[in-house]
Amino acid sequence: MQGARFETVEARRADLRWPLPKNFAKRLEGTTVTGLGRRGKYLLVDLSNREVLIMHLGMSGSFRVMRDGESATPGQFHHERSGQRTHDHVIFHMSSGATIVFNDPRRFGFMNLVARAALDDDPRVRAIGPEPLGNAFDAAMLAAACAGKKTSLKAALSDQKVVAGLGNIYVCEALSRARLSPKRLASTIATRSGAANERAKRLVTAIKAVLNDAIGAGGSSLRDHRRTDGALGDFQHNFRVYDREGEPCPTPGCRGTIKRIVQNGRSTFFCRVCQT
DNA sequence: CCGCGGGCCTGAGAGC
DNA sequence: TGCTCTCAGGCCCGCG
Repeated sequence: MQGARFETVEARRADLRWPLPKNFAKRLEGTTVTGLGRRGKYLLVDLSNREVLIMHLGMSGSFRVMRDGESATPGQFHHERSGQRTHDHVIFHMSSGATIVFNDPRRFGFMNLVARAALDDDPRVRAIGPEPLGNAFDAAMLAAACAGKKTSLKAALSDQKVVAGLGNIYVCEALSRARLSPKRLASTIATRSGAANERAKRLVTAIKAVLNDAIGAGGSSLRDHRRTDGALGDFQHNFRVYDREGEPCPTPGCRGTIKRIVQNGRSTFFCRVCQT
C-alpha cells in the first residue's frame, strides 16, 4: 500500500462495528498512501488528501494481501463457502497491483476517515498509553501508570491507557512469565519499595519478551487471525497458560496446574502456585 | 473520576 | 441430525 493509489474500493458491507463514514469508497479512491503507521491497536493510513484512514481489527478482523491475479488456496480460510469467502467486507484495489481484503466475521472491527489534524486531538487516540516495545516504556513508567489504581493487575494491563496493545492473551502470558498473580492489586507494583520495583521490572521485561516472541512467530491463530499472506501464526503453540486450563504449569520446578477464572468478564489463565 | 456489567456480532464446539 | 448453551483475540456505554 505504501506509495500506492486507491484505484477502486469495494465496501461490501457498510455496517462494521460502526457505519462506514459517508462516501467512504469515493473519498478513498484516487488518494495515495503517503505513510503507514500504528498506535496501539489502531492501524493508521496517511493519505495524500490530508486525511487518515483509521482501522481496527476488533476480535476477528484480518487483512489479506494479494498481488495481481493471485487468489486464495481453497480451504485456506475459514468462512469459505463454495469458493466464495464470506465476511470479506472491504476490498482495496491498489495501483501497485495489490488487492487488500478486510475479513471480519464478527464485525467488531471498524474503519473511519478523519482529518490528519483532527486525529492528534482525538480524545480516544490521545488516551492511548505508551508503546510497550518503545525504549521509553520501562518499570518506572509502568509503575507510574499503575500507581493508585484500585483494580487488579490483569485489568490494569488490559487497559489501553496504561500500556498500548496488550490483549487478553498477552496479558495472561506476560503475567505468567513475570510470575505475578493477575489478581494482585495493580498498585502493588508501584509502591516505593524494592519489592514493588522488582515486580515492575520483571513485568516490563515479560511484556516486551512475549510481544517480541509472538511477533516473531507471526501472531496467535486461535480462530480467525491470519498473516497477510494467509498463513497461520504459530504463537498459540507457545502459550504458557492461555487456553491451557488443567495442564501442568510450565515453570521449571513448579508443580501447579493452570486455572481459569473470570475477571472483568474475560477469561484469565494462570498458575496459583508460582504466580504471586 | 473510576470500575463494573451488558451489549454488539457470528461461529464453533459441547452436551443432550 | 439438530437444538440449546457457552465461549471467543475488543471496545463503548450507562450506571452506581
